[in-house]
Amino acid sequence: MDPIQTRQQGPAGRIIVVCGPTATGKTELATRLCRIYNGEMVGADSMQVYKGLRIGTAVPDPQMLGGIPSHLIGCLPPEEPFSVADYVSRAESIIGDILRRNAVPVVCGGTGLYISSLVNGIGFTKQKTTPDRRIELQQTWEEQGAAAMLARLARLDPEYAARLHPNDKNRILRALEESERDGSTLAQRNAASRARPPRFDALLLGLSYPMREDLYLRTDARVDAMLSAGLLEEAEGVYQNRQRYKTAAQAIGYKELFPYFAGEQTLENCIYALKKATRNYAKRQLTWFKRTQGVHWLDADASDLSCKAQKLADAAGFMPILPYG
RNA sequence: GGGAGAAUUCCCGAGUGGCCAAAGGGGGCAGACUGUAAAUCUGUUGCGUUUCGCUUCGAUGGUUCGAAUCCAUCUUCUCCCA
Repeated sequence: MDPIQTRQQGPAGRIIVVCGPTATGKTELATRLCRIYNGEMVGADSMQVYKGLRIGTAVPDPQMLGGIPSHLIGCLPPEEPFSVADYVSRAESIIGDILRRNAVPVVCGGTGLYISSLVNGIGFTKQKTTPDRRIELQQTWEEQGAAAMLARLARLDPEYAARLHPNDKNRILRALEESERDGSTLAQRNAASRARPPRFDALLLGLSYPMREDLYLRTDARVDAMLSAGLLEEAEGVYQNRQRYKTAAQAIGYKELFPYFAGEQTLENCIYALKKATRNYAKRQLTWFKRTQGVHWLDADASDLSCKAQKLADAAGFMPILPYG
């Protein structure tokens, strides 16, 4: 049995988590906290894990890190598929190592699902689903339609099916995969996960701008900065390999530019779409983190941001190795 | 200067007498989320005391039981001829 699944005891250690929507300066704050508390960065970003997507996913450059060890950033070839379950298992072992070194894991990223799953210790089944099975189900979906598939799921996992919208293809297919394989339903599994205590004792710091407008100004500006840093070139590489880069080619910053490379759309329109996608994404992140329990929200624009963060960390019992941030 | 046409809700855009607070799309806002999550999906988008009432379709006036839809005048814009 998976040790994570059978875990009954309380938190395995204390960590700091810096979360929030994109373009709020999470990396910078996390870096400072690492310096102050002898921390090591642990990425919590579904796209930054990939090598070679530096500009578009805003990977911190080595200069910014200044020697701070960082994990789960740029560590996978872009053709490799990746998922929450992969993330959680890797992150757990990395965090274990950091704690054993008596350093502080500073988890930093914008992928809410990854962060919640890590902190709460969501139990994932050991085996991955096979791509073949998914393709089969996709085909059945095409033939029989959404309503039929949802009805099929309702027979196996009525509780979960009741919560899904007929258009929610991905979730319906996933749930079918799961419940048809071993009989244990997703609804049961989710309930069991929720009942367990959190995996880590996490200080959650959430960064955002009080004014939505400011957030969007930042995301727009960031896109412009990425473009002048050479995003187009990087994106073209992704475009050329889009068939192989299954997960990576979904990243915002690349796929919006594909129509331009394909000669179907002007660059200007694609940039507009990219900015919009970034804004929408930031909003989705905000929705996720807003309902995450226990987040201490900080104004990303505040001049005393790191002081406030440090106060919270001190109060949470983290020991500074430096007198000032 | 002459002629033709157009003005619709945040934007584009349908609507040619009652079934219109007004299709559709975009954008906005809100939400969901347990192995693709930077993904995927949903709801909402004139105001209100919300199975009903009020105010909207460039402006003003008119016709009509009834007008975004018809008429007159005005304003603005586009196009064509000079």
